[in-house]
Amino acid sequence: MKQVDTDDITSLILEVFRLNGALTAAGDRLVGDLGLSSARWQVMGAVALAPAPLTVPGIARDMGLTRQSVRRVVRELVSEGILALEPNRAHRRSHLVVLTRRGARLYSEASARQRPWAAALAQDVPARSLVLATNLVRTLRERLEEST
Amino acid sequence: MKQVDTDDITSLILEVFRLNGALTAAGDRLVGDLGLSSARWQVMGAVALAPAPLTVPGIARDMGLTRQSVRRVVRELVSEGILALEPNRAHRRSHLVVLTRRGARLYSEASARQRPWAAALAQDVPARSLVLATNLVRTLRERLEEST
DNA sequence: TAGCAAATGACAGCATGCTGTCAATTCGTA
DNA sequence: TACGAATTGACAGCATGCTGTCATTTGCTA
Repeated sequence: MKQVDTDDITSLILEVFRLNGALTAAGDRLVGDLGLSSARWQVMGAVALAPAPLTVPGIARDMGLTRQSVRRVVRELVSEGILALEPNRAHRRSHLVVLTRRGARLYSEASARQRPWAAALAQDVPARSLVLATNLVRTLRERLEEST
Repeated sequence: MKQVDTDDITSLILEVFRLNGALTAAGDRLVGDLGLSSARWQVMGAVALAPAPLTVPGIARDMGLTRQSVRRVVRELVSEGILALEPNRAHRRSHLVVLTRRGARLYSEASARQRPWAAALAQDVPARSLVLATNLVRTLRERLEEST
């Protein structure tokens, strides 16, 4: 029987809202004792995984956030010695963001915790299902960003 | 070719973060001129679609948020004449939240806008794909909430 | 029925993300 | 090369969601 109140796309939207909240909370719990959070961890991930050092607006573009949101997190992490700013030959004011040695250690530890956590979360879910869902979510997100 | 940096479940997680942001922004744009927002609209939806009137903690449970987050939005909407609080026979302090006539009108207008918007967003996506993705997202969310 | 645990409202404070504004810098193009 | 548009950092303020705390009310159970 079909739902009367919400159609298929609306159901997906509401579930995405709830999963987002649950993921953020779980991430906060997973790395909270390291002095990290979901938001900090994600910024560090963008820095750690980029093929070349990024600027603050570059991180924001990578994450789909505004440069101002990223800016505040980056400044906090810099003030705590987790990230550092390096001169940028391509731009006098916009520095490159890199992990300090301490930041790299913390990110390693977070990654080590994330691997078994993610494996447990996805247990018994076929990889193909994950990929299909990811592609659908990406398609919807791209459509929304186009219409901006 | 497989990604080297992130596995399938991590890719899905990152896309869910981005879709969440894009959906919230799109919702804000869609109903902003009505004096609404994604958050306000969702609370009104929980109230409008509930089979029986809900309390603030009831709305929070329905949405997967804390009662304190919902409480502030509800108080704002009450102060603006969009929601109203009614006596609750089952609990002296915890009132029932209902839409005012004005709130119902606004919710109608928001729904009228949402229908074509949602249809366009899901255009050419098979209903079956939406349902499969929704079920997967729900499964992941439930696993995360269990482990709390 | 008495008492204790859970639920609830209220208040306070914090984290995360957004917008708007302004000056400095960079970049494309005429 | 010079000018105008786009990018960027900085500052300010707001919306949304969270946690912690405390008193009140409910509800379960011994």
